[in-house]
Amino acid sequence: MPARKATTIAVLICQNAPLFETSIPIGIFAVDRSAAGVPRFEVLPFRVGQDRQPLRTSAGLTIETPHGIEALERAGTVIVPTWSDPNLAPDPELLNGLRAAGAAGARIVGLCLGSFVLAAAGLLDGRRATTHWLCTAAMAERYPRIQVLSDVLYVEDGPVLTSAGSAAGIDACLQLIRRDHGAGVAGTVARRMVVPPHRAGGQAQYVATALETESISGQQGSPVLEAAAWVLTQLHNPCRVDDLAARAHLSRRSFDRDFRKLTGTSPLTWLNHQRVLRAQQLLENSALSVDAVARAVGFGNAVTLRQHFRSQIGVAPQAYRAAFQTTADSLPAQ
DNA sequence: CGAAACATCCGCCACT
DNA sequence: GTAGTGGCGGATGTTT
Repeated sequence: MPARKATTIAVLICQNAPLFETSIPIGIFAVDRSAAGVPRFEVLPFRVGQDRQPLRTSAGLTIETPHGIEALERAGTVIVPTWSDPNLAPDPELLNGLRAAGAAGARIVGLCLGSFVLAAAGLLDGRRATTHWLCTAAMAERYPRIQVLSDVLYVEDGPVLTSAGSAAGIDACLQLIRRDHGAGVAGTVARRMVVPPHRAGGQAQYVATALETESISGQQGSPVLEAAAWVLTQLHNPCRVDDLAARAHLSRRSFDRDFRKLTGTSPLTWLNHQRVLRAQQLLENSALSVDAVARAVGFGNAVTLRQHFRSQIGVAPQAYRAAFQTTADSLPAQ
């Protein structure tokens, strides 16, 4: 079997698909931005079945598709950018292809209603996932083994990533780049596309909730989200969950319960996640020592940072810095 | 690495 | 009866 590279990306083009969602991964990965330091991706738009007629998309536009299902045999990343109808059962050939690619180590991505295709393939069983908010209830009902989150832009759980409706697919694709090539490269792509580089608050294998400080500051929103936004401005102090609960004027039990309901994670897991995320930024953009980074993001010492960094990112902080530190323009910590 | 101290968090249940 | 709250306990996770 040929080696699968994460930069080889198969994108499903399906009959009657909305054009916008279909085009998202193409617009992000199929444009050569190597002059700006972005890796080249090999994009394989593919279709299922023997028919080679052009596919119809929304507004009657048609698309020619160069590849068939065999694209799944060598892609390191497979993206199902959308699906025409959540009630339409996908072709077994497609489901088998996705399962085989997943079993062979490919990362599988479902954007918008594309999540339903991953769900039908069983790839989301026992995992957290999301889809367009109009359809989260339907997904949760039809697939009880999936933990469907409705308040996130995207969710990464192990080797699968799903995104919420339409434009959240952009955030999810940027997350793929951020994970493989660092926040700097993802930021470059985002700037070229004139979209926010990091609309979501988290990354790595847990939940990335839409906890942007500015979007939830002010008095509206739940006390849980306000406490979460507050702690992000205080990330350098060690802070216990009890402090967050007090800040939210909730009992500890209610805080824990509300937090999980809202974000799909526990408070400490989320907080450690945010700390690692900030540490990634500091490792990339500052010259602070690993110990100083640890303290700056609220871990007591470097040992604790290393533990969490390794378990979330998969490499040690120093190794991450060596791979992703930006060259000339080191910025001070904010 | 290991060990000990400490914190988290979720099922359970009583209570409003 | 249903819905929400919060204390308790202890398995599990975190920090030192």
